[in-house]
Amino acid sequence: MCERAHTLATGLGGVNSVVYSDGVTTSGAPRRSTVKDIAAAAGVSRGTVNRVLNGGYVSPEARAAIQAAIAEVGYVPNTAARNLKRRRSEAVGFLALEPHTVLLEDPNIGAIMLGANAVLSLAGYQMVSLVIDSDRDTERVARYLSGGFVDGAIIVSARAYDPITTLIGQIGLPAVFVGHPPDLTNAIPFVGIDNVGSARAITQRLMATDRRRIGMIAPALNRDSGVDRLTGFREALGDRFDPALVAEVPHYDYAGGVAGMRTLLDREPALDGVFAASDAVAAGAMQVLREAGRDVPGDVGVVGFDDSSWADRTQPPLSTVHQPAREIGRRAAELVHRQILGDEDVPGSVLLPSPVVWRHSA
Amino acid sequence: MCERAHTLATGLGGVNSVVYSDGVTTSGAPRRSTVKDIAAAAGVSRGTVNRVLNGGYVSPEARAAIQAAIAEVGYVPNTAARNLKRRRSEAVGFLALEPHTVLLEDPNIGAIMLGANAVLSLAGYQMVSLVIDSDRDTERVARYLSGGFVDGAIIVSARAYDPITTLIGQIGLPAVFVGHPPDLTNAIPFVGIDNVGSARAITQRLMATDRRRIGMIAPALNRDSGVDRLTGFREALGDRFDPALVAEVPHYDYAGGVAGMRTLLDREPALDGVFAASDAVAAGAMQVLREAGRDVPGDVGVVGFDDSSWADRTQPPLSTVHQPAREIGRRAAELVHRQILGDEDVPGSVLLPSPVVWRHSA
DNA sequence: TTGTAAGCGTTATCAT
DNA sequence: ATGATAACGCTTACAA
Repeated sequence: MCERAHTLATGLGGVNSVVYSDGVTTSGAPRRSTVKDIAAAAGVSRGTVNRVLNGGYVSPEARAAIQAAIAEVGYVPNTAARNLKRRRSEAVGFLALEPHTVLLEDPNIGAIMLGANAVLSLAGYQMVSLVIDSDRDTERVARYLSGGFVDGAIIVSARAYDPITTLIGQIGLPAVFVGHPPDLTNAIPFVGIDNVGSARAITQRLMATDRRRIGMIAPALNRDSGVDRLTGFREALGDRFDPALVAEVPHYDYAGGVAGMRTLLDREPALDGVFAASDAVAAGAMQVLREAGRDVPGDVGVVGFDDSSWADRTQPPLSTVHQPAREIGRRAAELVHRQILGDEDVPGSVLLPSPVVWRHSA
Repeated sequence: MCERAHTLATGLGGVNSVVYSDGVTTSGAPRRSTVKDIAAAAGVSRGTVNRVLNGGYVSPEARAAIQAAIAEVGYVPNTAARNLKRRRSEAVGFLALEPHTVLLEDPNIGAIMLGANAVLSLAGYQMVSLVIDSDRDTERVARYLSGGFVDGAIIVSARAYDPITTLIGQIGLPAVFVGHPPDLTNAIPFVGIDNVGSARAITQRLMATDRRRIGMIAPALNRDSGVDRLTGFREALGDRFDPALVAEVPHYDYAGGVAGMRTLLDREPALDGVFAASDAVAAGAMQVLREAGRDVPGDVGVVGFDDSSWADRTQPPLSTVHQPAREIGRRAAELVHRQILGDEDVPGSVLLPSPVVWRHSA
């Protein structure tokens, strides 16, 4: 039995054919053994078992017997009971409050996650990431966070007045915001970069290449990062700033770049420079420019933001602002960890350097 | 106080300057209120409180008083206690056993996640994704899974003999594998596609465009999907199969495509067709071809696998095999859910259709 | 309809 | 060095 079922399907049949192989019987899991069981098996009390589990004085003989028993039955502690007693879970939640598309195509989020996980892991914490993709999710995640499943949380792309954001404040869960601090200044620290300064810097650099008509594709104006990047752009342009040359788009994604670039080209065919507020957006913009027969950087210079893996893969490679995503994740993790440990004075914010990296798209 | 600290940094300073703003004092969280508290506040017993929480007969007056009390103090149940009693967590774990790069740049994983989350969410389950990025992680996640934090697990890209894979089997946790079933056929179902058939089909299609020398970039030969795709390729080519024209690379990633394409071009400059076993790989390969001055599809036809967002964004758009990632996620979630519910005969495997989609790269 | 009490599996505080 | 025993906060019979 149990032939590999997938040799049966062709993969070509466009129809909705679904192949089921033979059933699998879910064997009712045998009851897990408890400290009590181990104690009985080793002929000692639960207290002693606990002492070998969590440190304490215990005689060599007893210890040996207990360890044997543990190995024998493959004992693994029940964390619900343990958490209940210890009043902590040794887990930290990670949530990215981003729309689908961004979540799927923004490599930065993954990098932040990996960075955060690295330091939490070292500290013995389990990082669990929760996706929020509907109101139902929001509610459930809120319960999850306040229910004691985690000792702290890292929240990426929080917006002010977001239900989760406010909840965290209310229940006093150790937390840190990444990237986009909410407008309301509350007791929750954040780590990020200087979006205004970086946007200003890269726009200035673009201006220095002698562009006459510079536009911006401005996504996510409902987030601090979005408005900050726009602010920096405006500051750099000064008198030359023309509101008609900023195309607002909803998200930091490829589709936003495509839409924004079309708008811009429409409004100002003589455009010769574009600041796209993320690399994914820039990639979309470059695609439109290519289709419109515009050469980059010959006819129009394009700069992005993030220095994510997109930047290396556009043609030509993108000039952009480097965002130290991995490090941001690490810092965020450190900050929650310190709060969990009860550190009284963790910094209210950490800003990391985000230098301009100049490649060939402008 | 609390000026926005980030107006201070320039974002340009290449040095390791880090700006800390004023500290934040972690307010010791006030004790959470319990069912007992609510009962006291409402002047009823805990049993009654529980009845309004979890359904049951309760008089209108009592109910009103209790609900008022709950709202008053913002009661939220302690899940550790609840799990301990109920012996379930209403959460399921999601793990992707992939290397960094793949995790970060493979949009399919995100899509699977979203699909799975959608159905789990509807069923009232919290999906938590766990990243495994080191041996330390493996061990901790193993404890997490066996400790009762989750009622089930979805495992993407499992390999046979992987510690997690075997653990899951041992502890009898309801689980399902996605994409790449382990070689050992055990009691854990999987959902995926027919890799052999699909690889064969797209290779045949490529052959039909009159290519003479067709090579393959073959990543992840330590996974079923990797060897299956290679098998399909070989089957399609039949007598014309030339082992010198398959370039093995470690991972399903862009870098793999770059490396593999270089190898292939090196070994056979007259190459005029390439099957890259994932879209990310194909994107890397096309980049190398472009740099080598080869036109796609003029000089060499390229096909990929996955139909991820990469496929739309290569230049020209990629001919590839459509993988219904979202649906795969949904099915996987259904399968764990059914197991958790105690369904005795869930299918041992589910294979979804994966049609070839023909665009312009071949 | 409501209250009481036992118990989930740990950990921690006592005596011993 | 070890053994009882009392919580942790919730659910759930069962009794009232």
